[in-house]
Amino acid sequence: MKKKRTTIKDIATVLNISPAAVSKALHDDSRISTKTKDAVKRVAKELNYQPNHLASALRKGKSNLVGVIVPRTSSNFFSSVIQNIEEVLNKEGYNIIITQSNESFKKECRNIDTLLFTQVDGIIASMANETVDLSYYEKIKSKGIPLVLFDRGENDLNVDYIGINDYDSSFMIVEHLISKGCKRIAHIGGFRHTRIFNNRIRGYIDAIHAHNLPHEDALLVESSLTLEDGRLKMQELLALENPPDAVYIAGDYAALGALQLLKEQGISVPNDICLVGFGNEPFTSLVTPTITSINQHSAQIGQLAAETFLKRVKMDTVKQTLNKIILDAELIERDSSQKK
Amino acid sequence: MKKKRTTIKDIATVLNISPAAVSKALHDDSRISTKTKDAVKRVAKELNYQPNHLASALRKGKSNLVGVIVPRTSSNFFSSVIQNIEEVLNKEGYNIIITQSNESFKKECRNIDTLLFTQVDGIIASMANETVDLSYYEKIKSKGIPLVLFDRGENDLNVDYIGINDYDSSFMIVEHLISKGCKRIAHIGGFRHTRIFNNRIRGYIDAIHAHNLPHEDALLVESSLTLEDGRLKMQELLALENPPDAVYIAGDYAALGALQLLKEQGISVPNDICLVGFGNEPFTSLVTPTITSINQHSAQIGQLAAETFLKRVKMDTVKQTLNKIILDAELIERDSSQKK
DNA sequence: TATATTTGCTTAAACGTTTAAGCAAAAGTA
DNA sequence: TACTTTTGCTTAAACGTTTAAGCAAATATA
Repeated sequence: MKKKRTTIKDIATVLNISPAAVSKALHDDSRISTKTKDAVKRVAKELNYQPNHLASALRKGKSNLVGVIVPRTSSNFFSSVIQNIEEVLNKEGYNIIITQSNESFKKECRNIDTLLFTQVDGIIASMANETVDLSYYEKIKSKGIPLVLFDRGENDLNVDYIGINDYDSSFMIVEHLISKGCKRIAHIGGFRHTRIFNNRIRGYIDAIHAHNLPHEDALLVESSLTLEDGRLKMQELLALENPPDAVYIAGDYAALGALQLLKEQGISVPNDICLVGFGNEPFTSLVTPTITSINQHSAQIGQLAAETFLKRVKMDTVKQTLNKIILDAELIERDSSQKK
Repeated sequence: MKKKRTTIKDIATVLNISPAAVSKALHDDSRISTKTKDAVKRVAKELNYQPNHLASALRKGKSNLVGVIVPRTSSNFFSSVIQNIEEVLNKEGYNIIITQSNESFKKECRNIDTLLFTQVDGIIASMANETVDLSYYEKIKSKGIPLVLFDRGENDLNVDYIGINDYDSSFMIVEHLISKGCKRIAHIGGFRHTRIFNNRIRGYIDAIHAHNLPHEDALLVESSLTLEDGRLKMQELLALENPPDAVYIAGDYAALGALQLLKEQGISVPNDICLVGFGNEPFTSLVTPTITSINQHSAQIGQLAAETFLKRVKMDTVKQTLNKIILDAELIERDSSQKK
C-alpha cells in the first residue's frame, strides 16, 4: 500500500522520451532543447518528482555528505562552528552529518567508522581529549577523502588545520594579568599530549620567564578541564603554602568550577585572586563576577573549515598536505581580572 | 590514481563463486555452507572490504539514516536527547543526521527538505518556536516514513510524541512557591501558540485559581525565552506598581537573564523575589543563587523517541496515529526559591 | 528403489540515476 | 551540391548491492 515515488522513468513515460533525456533536462544539459527541458520540468513538478539521492550518489561515486566530529555539541564553541560549517556547505549542495565523541577515543573511532560507512565525501573533525592513537584518522586519509581538523588537531597527520594561536593567546593572558599587578600566576592547563593545550602551556611558561616571574612546578597543573576538575585543581592551588594571586585556566568550564570554589571559600575574585578562562563561552559574561576569557572566533573557524574542505574536493589529487590556518585570538577583558 | 574499493565482486572472483553467494555469506544466510561463509569472511577481511552503504540502501529502499531536527544543539537538554537517541539507534544499525533550526521556521523547512533528499528512514524532531504552519511536517508524513516529535510537538499532526507533563509541572512549581509563602506569583511564559508553553501557562493559571491567589493579566507575560528577553520581561514586571514576590519563568536561559537583572537592581533572590526556571540546564546549579528548576528527563526522552521510531519502522503500516508518551517531570529545589 | 526434500549454490534482474557512445536529422559551409 | 558540424535525442552500460527464481547434487523419506 506504500506510495511509489515518481522516478525519472515516470517522467520519461509521460513525455514519451528516454530517461536519459529527462536526466539531462533536469541538469540543464546543453544538448537538450529548451522545449523538452520545460516540458520535463513541468511534468516533474506535476508528479512531485524528488530525485533519489542514493541512486545518483551511487552512480556518481559521491554522497554529497560531509561528516563532522566534535567532542560535544553542547559547548557553544562547537555548536557555533558546526552552524557555520553547515551554512557554507549547504550553499554548495552538501549536507552534514554531526557526530559527538563525548571526549571518548572509542566513541570517536565508532563515529569515524559510521561516517565512512555512510560514504561521506569528507570529514571535518576536532579530536577528543583522549585521542592519542591516530590510526583511525589515517584510515580516513587512506580512503582518499579530505580530512580537515579544527581546534583540536595534530600536526603528524599532515592534513588541513584551522585553529587559533594558542601560544600567543597564553602569552597575552599572562601579560594582561601582569599588567593588573599579579605576581604569582598559576595555570590550570589541559593535557599536554593535546597539541593546543601544550601550546597554551608553553605560552604560559615563556611569558612567565619573559617577565622574570617565578615559575614553580606547583603553579602549573594539568586537568581534564571539566567543571568538576576545575574545582579540584583550584583547591589544590589554594592548599599551597604560597598560593597564587592569579590563575589562568585553559577552559571556561573549568574556570567556572574554580570560580565557584573560590566564592565558596570566601576568596574575592578579582581582588584576592584574578581569574582568566579560555573559550568565551556565553556563561562567562553571565556569572558574577564575569570571567575574562579568549574569543576563539568560532564562526570564522567553521567557515574556514568548510571552505578548506571545498577547496580540497575541487582539486582532486588524493595527496593531502599539512596546511595550517592560524587565527589570532582576542582577549575579552571582564571583571574577574580587573583588580582594583 | 584513486584507490579502487574492494567490492563483493572482488571477493567473488578470488573465491571463484558468484557475487550473490558472497552477499549471502556476509549476511549469514542459512543456505550458504559454513565453509564458504568462513572463506568469504576471511577474504573480506584480507581485502579490507567495506560494504557500500549507498548501493545496499538503494537496493533495499532504506538508508538506515534517521534525521533529527532540534531548535539548537547548544542547549544541554537537546544535546542530551540527541546523545540518547544516537545510542539507541546505533545499536540497531541506524545512524543519525543532526540538523538545527535555530528556532527559525525557514531553516526548519530547509532541514526537512535536506533530510528527505538524503532519503532518511524517519525523522525525530522538536519544533522551532516560530513554527505554526505544519505543511512541511505533513510532507514528511506523506512520504510514509515515521515522524516522531518530542518536547515541542503538535497534536494536530497525529504522530508519536514524547514529552513531559507541562501542565502538572507548572502546577507543581506554583504550589512550591506558595508553600514558601509567596503571594503574588508572576509567570514569564513562552509563546502561547506552542503547545507546551500554552500548557505551562494553563497550569500556572489553574494553580493560581486553585489556591485563590490573585491572577492579574500583568503578572502573565509571553516571551521568546531568550536570555535577553528574560531580562526585558523581568524589568517589565519590576516596573509594575505592585510587583510580584515570585516569578516562574518557562525557560532556564530566560530565568538566568531575569536573575542577572534582579541582582543588578540589588533585589535579593530569594528573599525579595523567589525565582523558578524550567529545564534544569547545568548552569542552574552553577550560578549564585542556584536556580530551582524542572528536570525534563532528557535522557529518557531521547531513548523513548528512538524506541518509538524503531517500533514504527518495524510495523510497516503507513498510517500514523497520535500516540503521546508523557513523562512526569521533577522539581529540583535550589536556593532561588528557598525564602527564609 | 523411487520420490520428496534440503542444501548450496548460480543466474539475472532490480534499485534510480548518470554518462559515454552513437546516430539521424537539421543546419551550416564551401 | 556535397560535405562538415551541430543539435537533440536514444541506447546501453554502469555504480554495488540484494533477492527472487531456478537448478543440480546431496540427503531424507516411504
